[in-house]
Amino acid sequence: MELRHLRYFVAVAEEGHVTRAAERLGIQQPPLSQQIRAMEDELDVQLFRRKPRGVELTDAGRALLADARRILGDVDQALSRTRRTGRGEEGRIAVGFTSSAPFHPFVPRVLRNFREDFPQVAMTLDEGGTADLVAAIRSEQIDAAFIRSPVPEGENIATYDILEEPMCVALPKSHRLARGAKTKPVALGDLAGDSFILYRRASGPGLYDGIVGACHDSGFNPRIEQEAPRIVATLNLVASGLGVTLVPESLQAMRLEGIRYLPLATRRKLVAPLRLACRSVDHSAAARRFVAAARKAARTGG
Amino acid sequence: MELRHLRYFVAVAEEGHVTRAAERLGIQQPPLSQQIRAMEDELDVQLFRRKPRGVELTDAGRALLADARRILGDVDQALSRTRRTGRGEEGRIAVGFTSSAPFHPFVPRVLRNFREDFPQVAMTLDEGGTADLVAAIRSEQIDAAFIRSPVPEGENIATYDILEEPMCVALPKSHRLARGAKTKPVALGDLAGDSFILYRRASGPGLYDGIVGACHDSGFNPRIEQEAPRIVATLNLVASGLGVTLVPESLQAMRLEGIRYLPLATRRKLVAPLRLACRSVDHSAAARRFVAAARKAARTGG
DNA sequence: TATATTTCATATGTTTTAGATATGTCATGG
DNA sequence: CCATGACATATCTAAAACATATGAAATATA
Repeated sequence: MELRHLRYFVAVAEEGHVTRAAERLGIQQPPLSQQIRAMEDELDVQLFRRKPRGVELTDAGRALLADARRILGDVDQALSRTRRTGRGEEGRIAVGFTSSAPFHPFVPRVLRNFREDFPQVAMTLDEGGTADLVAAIRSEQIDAAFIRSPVPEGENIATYDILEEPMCVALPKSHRLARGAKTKPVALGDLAGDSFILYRRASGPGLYDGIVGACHDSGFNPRIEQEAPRIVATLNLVASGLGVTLVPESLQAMRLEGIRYLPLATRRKLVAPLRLACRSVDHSAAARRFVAAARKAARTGG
Repeated sequence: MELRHLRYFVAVAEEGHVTRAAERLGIQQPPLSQQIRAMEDELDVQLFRRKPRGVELTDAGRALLADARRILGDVDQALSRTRRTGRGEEGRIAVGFTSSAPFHPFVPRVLRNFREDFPQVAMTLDEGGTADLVAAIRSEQIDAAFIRSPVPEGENIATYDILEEPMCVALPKSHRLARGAKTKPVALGDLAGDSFILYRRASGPGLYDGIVGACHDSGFNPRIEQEAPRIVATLNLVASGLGVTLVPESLQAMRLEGIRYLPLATRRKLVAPLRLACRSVDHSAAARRFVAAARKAARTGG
């Protein structure tokens, strides 16, 4: 039994007339009669009563007609669903991001736009350190991730630069450079004597190395008092007065009691990149679409 | 797209291996590869990723797999349902009967047995006069009917004798032959002077003509006071004292206040037949089965 | 490193089968 | 009673499924 048989059967049943059904199907009458007969032989059931003026469904035929219609509809639906999944218009993607990424308006915006453009694609979100995220991408637990560190150059992972943003200084409210309503840019050298609290290097070496490198450029070796597992924790430690840190300026959206953000005055620009990582092969169409959407938004400044 | 494609696709997806799937399907590997490729071309979607060690579903393939499995299952189910409908093991029949038929235990018994033997056949029941029932059979509103009259010899209607039962006399309790606890058989001639109440001839001439003929045989012409539309109504009229009537003895099951049933003593046996009518062609398998079951029960005295 | 093995893809031939053409049969309607 | 309409049958053609033989790429093995 093939779908062709069901299609032919439905046509004959609907027309009540083999010859007309054959016309509708774009074939001749004899092969249509044959195929119907073949169905009857296979099922060992008479599907039509041959009348002098056409054909008429038997009870068994009537029983089959309803099922055949439904099945043909299901097939159409399944094929179109498959096509759309293949085109990335339907399906499921999992997106990861480091803790600092969603503070930049770019990230929520691109997620929102993607969801609007492809409502049939279910999105799940995951937060984690860069290392975890890259591992998750590799093991196909997630499809893409917004990260801030370079990826250990690699096997099967592609990264795309999305944007760069300036870093700024986060000081405890009580800090000598933050007291009052001071908003004057802080030169990195002014922090030479301060304790630094940094986002743990193992989780994401990018920011860590950038900050330490910039300090060296300014002629001092930062005293790293503490490493925190997430950037939010870093800021909490700063707020409680344990030290200072540098964060991407979008983190200013995180307004913590007891913390002041000040712009950074440096010769060499100290910037935090935002990157998108994904598998370089074996990605679903939905994932491809997401990456493409994010890159396009990045290019157009969206 | 044909079911073959879906079958092949499911096999490859389940094996993760074209060659093994081909073995399972009983064909060679190259045609299987071709058919899978044909699907991908038609859908314009990659269903499998070719790995050096086999093949692996893409997201689109995964989406299709679930649907394909379901569809193949639905097809199997539909075909088996059709087969069973064709064999009369599933479906729907409508059975009619004259008002007097269900009083004979044969009728409810055969209905009950059929329902037990073929629980998947839905039964609907209809009551009506013989003429109506025969018309309903002809117009395919019902499939078969228990009747007591001969059918106007006919086009497309077959009848089968099921059983015969003696007639008995139904008298008002106040009737001279019924007073006290008399149970003596009544000779038909004894009723020569009585008013007769008969089941309307137009609805079913069988009993009517039989009764009138028997009276003639007994040497008198019955005085027909009243005709009633249903046999139950006839008995109600008898109960209220308007006259006497003759009914199949199974009607004694209908115990009405004010009525007495007495056996009939006649030279020639006066009997009421029970017949089963159905279309001689164009009946569903379920209807055929029902008629066969009823005839068999009749033969075996069931 | 070279070779054997595994596995899917490609090329080409064969067989099956769907479909086309021509004709037959049967019932109906003028 | 013949013409018409409809499905069935017979035979042929063409398409497509399948088989066989071989190639290509990657991996495992010597």
